[in-house]
Amino acid sequence: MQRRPQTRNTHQLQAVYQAVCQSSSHPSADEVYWHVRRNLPRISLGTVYHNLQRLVAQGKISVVLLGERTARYDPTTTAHAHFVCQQCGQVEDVFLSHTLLGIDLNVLARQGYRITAHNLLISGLCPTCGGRRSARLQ
Amino acid sequence: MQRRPQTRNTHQLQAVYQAVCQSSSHPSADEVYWHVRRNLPRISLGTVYHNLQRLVAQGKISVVLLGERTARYDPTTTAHAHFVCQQCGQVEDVFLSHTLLGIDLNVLARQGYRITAHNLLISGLCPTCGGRRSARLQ
DNA sequence: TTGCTTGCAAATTTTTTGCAAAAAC
DNA sequence: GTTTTTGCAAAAAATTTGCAAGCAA
Repeated sequence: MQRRPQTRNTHQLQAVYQAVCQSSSHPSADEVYWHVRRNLPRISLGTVYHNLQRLVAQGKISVVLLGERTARYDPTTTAHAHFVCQQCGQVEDVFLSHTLLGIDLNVLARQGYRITAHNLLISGLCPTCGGRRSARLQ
Repeated sequence: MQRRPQTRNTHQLQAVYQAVCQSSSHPSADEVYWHVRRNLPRISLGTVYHNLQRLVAQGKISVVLLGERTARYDPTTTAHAHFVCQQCGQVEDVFLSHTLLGIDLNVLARQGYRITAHNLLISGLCPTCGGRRSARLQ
């Protein structure tokens, strides 16, 4: 019942992985594609998608959905939340104390649910875009 | 600076709203479309999308993204989390004590962020699909 | 050599857009 | 009567799939 790794260490796979790791902006598949093309000009977008899926399946990267239609990829696989600024669109990792959230998730577990993952998306204005000052913006 | 409501109360708008409210499964636009078609056979999918956007803009329904490519619509607009069963795909509303989460969000606010919304998505196995029993499933 | 992986292109899926006709107010 | 809304179809955006050729092991 053991999963075959079935992963060949191709140049394309390495390049896709490094592109996600080097980016600090939670890149989309297309952004990874254009980044990788600088070193591997013949890589195709389909290959990028394939390798991103492979890396997600291996647990090396994670995929996050931030309220857009496009999936974004994240080299950080430990549990954390994401903040998206509604003005500049920037995405930031947020590390909250998950003990607090864990208390609530335990309530679900006691009801018979098995929790395997959770994603928290926070929207608002970052400090640069006027978060503090325009607190009454609505 | 006041926003014109500019909303005409058409049959299509009412039908779309009722379809979302009557469904307990967080329907996608396409599911709303097929439901509404039973009463309004000539409605188009584009009209369904238009009216869903209108209802979201009015705050009558909310849109949730649950890790799929398709957006889902929710008649519950108060803050709550969503549980998605990885096996049967069922979506359930989860009402956690947001005071706990609020404590952590206050940390962000103190750093200059302005929080306007947050979405929490929880994945796992529901009790029916073996949540409690297969706790060691991986 | 074996068969996973690539590149290319076409197909799919989901959502948006343009526009004339219909409906609401 | 005027302006929004509809229905239809085409376009756009994002991702998946099929397949012959290439490459890793």
